[in-house]
Amino acid sequence: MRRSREEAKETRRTIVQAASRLFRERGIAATSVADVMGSIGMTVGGFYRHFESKDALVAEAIDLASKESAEAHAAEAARAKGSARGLDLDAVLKRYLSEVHCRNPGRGCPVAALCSEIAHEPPATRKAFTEALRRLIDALGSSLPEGSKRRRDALHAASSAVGALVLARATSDERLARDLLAATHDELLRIA
Amino acid sequence: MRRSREEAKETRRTIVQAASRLFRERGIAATSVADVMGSIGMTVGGFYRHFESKDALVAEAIDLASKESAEAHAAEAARAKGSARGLDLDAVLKRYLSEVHCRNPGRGCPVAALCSEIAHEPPATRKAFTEALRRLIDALGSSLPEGSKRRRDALHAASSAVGALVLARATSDERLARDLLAATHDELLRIA
DNA sequence: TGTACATCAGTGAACGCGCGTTCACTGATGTAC
DNA sequence: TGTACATCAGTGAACGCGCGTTCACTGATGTAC
Repeated sequence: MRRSREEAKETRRTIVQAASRLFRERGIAATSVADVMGSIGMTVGGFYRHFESKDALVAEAIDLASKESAEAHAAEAARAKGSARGLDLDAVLKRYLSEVHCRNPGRGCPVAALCSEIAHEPPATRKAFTEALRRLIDALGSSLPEGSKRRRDALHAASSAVGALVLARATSDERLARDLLAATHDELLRIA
Repeated sequence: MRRSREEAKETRRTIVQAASRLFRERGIAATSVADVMGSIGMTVGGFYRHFESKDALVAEAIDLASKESAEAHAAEAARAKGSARGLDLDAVLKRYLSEVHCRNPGRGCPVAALCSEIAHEPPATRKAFTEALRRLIDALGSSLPEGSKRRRDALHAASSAVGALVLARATSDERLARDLLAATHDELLRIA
């Protein structure tokens, strides 16, 4: 039964949102198109009215996750505008390297959730990922002191933060996971 | 046709070696048992004479890759024993964050190659990964100055190095890849 | 040391299963007059 | 504004395919006497 154009657009949005969560939670390869459609109470067939392929959905899902993260960060920064130098690094790192973020990849940073899987994806997906990475670097950079070292520090901070989060999620030793997050938080603060 | 016990053990070793390379190159999910067996000129059926399941192979493959990396690092350290403070961090980082390592995941660090995929693997695989991560942290730690900060620095160095390498491999922007590796190299040296 | 037989490493086809994608179909929506 | 028809969002079954695993089979190896 046909739906109105508006309803269809809403369906499309819902698919991307669900995919964005599931890909981050379970990985791209481990999430099927049927999983995504099933999670929003629909059947697989309808999927191809909205997307050319699973790959196309993956790229859009990464894009949405990244933009949502960037917007949340921007909102946080706007709220902290009153203070001396905008949103301080401590607050940003506390959130990024938190146990909550570590335990909820589905609502967290797509760069950390998908990083090692991305190397095996087609170019369009890698491009969307690269844009997401750029946004993460910019977000971290905006909390660092201005100067010639700023970009270098931002690149390193992104590497550290992503690395710590990914390794904390991967390890089966909870103590080691906590230590990785804490050590990286402390060390990055010390640098800035 | 039956082979001698010695030949069989050799076959087993060859399977683990091939798997260890392929899993790091293409990822675990994207590498089939048939791929592994085919790469050493054998058929799938024989696989189950040696391993209970693909998962069992994955754990052993990670273990082998990690131990080979640790041995290579130990050999390098032994060679540099004459110098002031053993193998210096600069040499270790230059190799880990090199373009060669970045371009050849199949012969490189299993922690960096598999990190975000590991979160979705069964406990035995995650345990093997955790041991590999510990070896990496120890290797980096042994090139850091002694003192109360040593463990914290080693944890952070591991996060940074793995993060930089993984992101450099994931991004489709070669310039950004180089910058991530260089920034992390410089910053980690500055700390120590 | 030689012989008869059990073992088992490796082959190659088959198993059931879930994947991404396609397709005939349904019926509400959108359009043309 | 009302009617007739084309469109197309979503359904659910089917497609071919590759996956991990199993199995009957082969024939060289290992063992027992």
